[in-house]
Amino acid sequence: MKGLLYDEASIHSIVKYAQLLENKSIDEVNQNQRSFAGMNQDIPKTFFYENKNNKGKFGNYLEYVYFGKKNDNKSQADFPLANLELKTSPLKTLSNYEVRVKERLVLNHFTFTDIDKEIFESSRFKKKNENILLVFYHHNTNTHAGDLKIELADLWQCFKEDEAQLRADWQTIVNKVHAGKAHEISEGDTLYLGACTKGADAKSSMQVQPHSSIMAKGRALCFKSCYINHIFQVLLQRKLHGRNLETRVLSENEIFEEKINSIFKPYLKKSAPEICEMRNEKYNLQNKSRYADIAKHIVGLRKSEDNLYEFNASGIQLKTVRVEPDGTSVESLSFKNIDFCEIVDEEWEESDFYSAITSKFIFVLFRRDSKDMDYYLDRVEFWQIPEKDYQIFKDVWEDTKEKVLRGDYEHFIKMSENHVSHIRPKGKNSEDLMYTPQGTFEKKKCFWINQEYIQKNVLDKFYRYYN
DNA sequence: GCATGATCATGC
DNA sequence: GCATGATCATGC
Repeated sequence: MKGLLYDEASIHSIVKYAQLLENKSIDEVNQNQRSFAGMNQDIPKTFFYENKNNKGKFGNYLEYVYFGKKNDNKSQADFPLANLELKTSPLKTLSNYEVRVKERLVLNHFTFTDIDKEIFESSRFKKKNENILLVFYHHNTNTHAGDLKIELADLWQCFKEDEAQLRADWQTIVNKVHAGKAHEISEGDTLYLGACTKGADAKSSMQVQPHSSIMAKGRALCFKSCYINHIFQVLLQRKLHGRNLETRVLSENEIFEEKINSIFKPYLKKSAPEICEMRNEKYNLQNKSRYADIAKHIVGLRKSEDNLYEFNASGIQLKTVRVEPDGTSVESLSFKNIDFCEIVDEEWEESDFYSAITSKFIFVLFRRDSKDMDYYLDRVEFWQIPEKDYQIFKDVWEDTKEKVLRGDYEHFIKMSENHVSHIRPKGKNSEDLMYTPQGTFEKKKCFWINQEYIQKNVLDKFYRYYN
């Protein structure tokens, strides 16, 4: 057998070989290789039968045809001699031509019994994912795997970049198992690393857990969609600009929550106008997002939220709420506008709204003690939506998608229809329109979380203990 | 009084 | 010009 076209024991060599694929397809590059030494020539027919449901199609083809590997058991690294793991990640292009990672990156499955006994430093997760060769390709269900265009191939050493947060996330997941709460694990518990459910049928994937008799959904560790998308953006920036364009909030070993709390500390109990005076910023009563702007500026989000590493990597949602003297709030919580053309092609778990509700929230609570006083910065609280409520958000999203597909823009779910989420306009004015798949224009709208839901799940915890 | 629809400043 | 993160206004 002739030698491979790369050195199996060298990360550098394997990555270089993978990078020949950039801006090309696998078949294009293979045709141009003068020698095809050591590669698998006898490509199994299954690679050529297009199967829309075969998510691993591209990955298998890449491994077998381009790297010349058998698709054998997955317990060891894909390139064991180099301790390198190969992962493929599909991209999608949004209607504004922005390229984004399509979905979360699933890493290893785990059982609660096994992970219960692990410690982070020697965990399977840590060992297996130290060096990941990421191959980002443009997803297209109707195209043969060998013809899909590769955008970027590069090495991601997640523990060199983000060890502290990944350790904290891993520990959060494992702590729930220790506490006999594996059935309460939620993707929103963590920032970068997530524990996602796997298997189309939740019932068949139910598992035992070591510290409780309650069965829990089987889980796999994953890079949450915001994190894998962020990795793609960072690698792309480094390739195009040779450096990072984002600023990190955290220095080594700092914990996100603690850091955020300490950033806000000097402003606690100060009124909004006082904070603006302290910071030498203007306080404009006409500005409807004046409290949000204060919070944004304090954490350093000056531009359009794209300048801070940890915020992009986690998709964390910074939200301000005004709390009245009786501990209630008035308004619901809005999210990004719905792109009507986008939503009809999306799956729930790949949507912006899913990403938002499975990310953590930082609630910056401004309170006033009487109706004629200014609001002051009272508390900063981290929170996430419990997984038991995901279903209703999904129902609202699916209902909206279905109505957009039908061209019905008049009967989206209203606040009175459930206790959790609704659709409402959000534009400059009623003439502010958005293009639709039907080729018409409709008023801009977005998903909202009901005031009542925020009241019960967030505010009542801090302001209405006795109710 | 509350649900729903309308609208505002800001920062790119 | 447009997206964002909200708050305001009104009508039942």
